[in-house]
Amino acid sequence: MDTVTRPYHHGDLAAALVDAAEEELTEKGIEGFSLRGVAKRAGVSHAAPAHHFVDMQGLLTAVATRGFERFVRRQADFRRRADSDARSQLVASGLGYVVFAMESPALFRLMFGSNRTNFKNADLARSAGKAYDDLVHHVAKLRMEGHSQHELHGSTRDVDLMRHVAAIWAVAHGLADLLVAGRLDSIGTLSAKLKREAIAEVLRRVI
Amino acid sequence: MDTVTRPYHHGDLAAALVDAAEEELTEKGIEGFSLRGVAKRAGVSHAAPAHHFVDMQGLLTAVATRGFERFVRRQADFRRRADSDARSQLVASGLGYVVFAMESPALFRLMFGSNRTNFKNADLARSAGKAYDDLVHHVAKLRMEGHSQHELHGSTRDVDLMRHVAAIWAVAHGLADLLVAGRLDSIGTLSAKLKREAIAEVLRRVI
DNA sequence: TGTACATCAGTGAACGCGCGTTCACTGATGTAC
DNA sequence: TGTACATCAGTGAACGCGCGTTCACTGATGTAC
Repeated sequence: MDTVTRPYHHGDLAAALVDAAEEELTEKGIEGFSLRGVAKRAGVSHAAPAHHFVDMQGLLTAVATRGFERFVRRQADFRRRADSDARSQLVASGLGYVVFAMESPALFRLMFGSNRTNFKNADLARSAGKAYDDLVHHVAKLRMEGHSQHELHGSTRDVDLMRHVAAIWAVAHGLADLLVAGRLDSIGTLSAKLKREAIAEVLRRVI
Repeated sequence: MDTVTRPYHHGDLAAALVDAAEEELTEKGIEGFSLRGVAKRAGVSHAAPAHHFVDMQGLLTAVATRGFERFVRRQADFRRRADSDARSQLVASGLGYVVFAMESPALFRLMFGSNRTNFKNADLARSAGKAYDDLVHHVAKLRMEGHSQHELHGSTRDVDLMRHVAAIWAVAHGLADLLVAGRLDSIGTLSAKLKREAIAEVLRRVI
C-alpha cells in the first residue's frame, strides 16, 4: 500500500472509523461527539461513514463492543497479578473495573450510562455479557470456597447469589462512576499508586 | 393576577424556568435538552431565559441544586420510617438514594454524571455538600455505636472513616446508576415493592 | 393624588453555526469471458 | 493475457434543521417629586 499518495480506497475504513470514534469520544466527550468530527479525524469525507455504519448509534455500538472487550481483558490483567484465592481474584477484578473507568472515562460512560448504543446488537450483547458472566463466575467461586457442602440449594440459592453479585458489582461500579465524575475527593485526589491501594482497600472491605 | 389574558410580565419566570427545565430533562434526557425547548414549555419567547440565567449551564445548575435538596429530603423520608439504630438509618438513607434515582433518572444523571452543571456555584456546592455531610454523619454514628471508647484516633481514624464512607456511598451509588441504566436485570425487573426489598437487602449485606 | 421618567421583563426577527443526510459523481477493484 | 463491465468505496456540493445568541423594540412596573 502506497503511504505517500493516499489511495482512493482506504483499505479498512470501518476499523479506522471505530478508532477515530474512540478518539473523538475521549476528546469531546459523549456530548460534543459528531459523525463529521469522526470522519475528519479518519481523514475521510464526512459522507464516507454511511457506507460502513447505518448511523451514529451503529458506530457507537461498535465502539462500545470493543470497549467491553478491553474492559474484560483489563480485569483479567489485574487478576493475573493477584493471589489465586477467590477473594483476591474478585478484588483484583474490581480494581480492574475501576482502573479501566479512570483510564477511559468517556468510553466507560458510553458503555454504562448512555442511550447512544444499541444493546440489542448481537456483538455488543455478547461482549457485555462476557463481562457479566466473568463477574458471576468469580462470585460463585468465592461462595464455593469454604462452603464445600452446599448449605442452600435451588432458587433460594440463586436469588442469594444474584444479591451477592449485585452487591459486589454495585461497589465496583459506584466507585468507578463517582471517581470518574470527580466526586469522592478523599480518594480521587490521591496519587495514582495510593489511589489504587485505597480502591482495593474499599473493595476488600465489602468483598 | 389575571389568569385569562396572560400578563406581559410573568411574575416568577425564574422559578417557572427551573420547573420547565426539569420537565424538559425528564422527557428529552440530558442529550436533547435545549434552552428553546424550556422556553417553549414555560410559554415564553426563547430569548426570555437570558434575563434570568446567563446560559444553559446556569439554568441546569439551578435544576441540580433543587435536585440535591429533594434528594436530601427523600433520604430523610426513608430514615423517618425506619428503626432508629444507626445501621437501619443508614440502610434507609441508601434506599432513599436509590429510589430517588429511579424516580428521577434524568435528574439523577444531571446531578452525578454530567459536565453541564457548575459545581463551583455556591448554591449547588452547598446543597450537594449537605447530602455528603448527611452521609458522613450517619456513617460516623454507625461507627460510634458499640464502640463507645474510641480505639483509633487522629488521622488514622479519619482515613478509615473516609474509606468506610466511600464503601457505603459506592454501593448505594452503584445500585442507583446500574438500575437507572437498565443493567442489573435481577433486581430491575422486579415489581416496585420487591425491588425496594431487594435493594434494602443488598444494602444491608454491605452496611 | 397625579405625572414624568427610569428600570425591568419579555418579544420576535435575524444571525451564523455545525449537524446528519442525500445525491449524482468518480476512482478503484474484482470478475467473467 | 487482455478487455469489458459490474460492483464497491469515497467525494463534495447541497439540503433543511434546530440550536444559542444578539439586538432593537415594547409593554409593565416602580419611584421621585
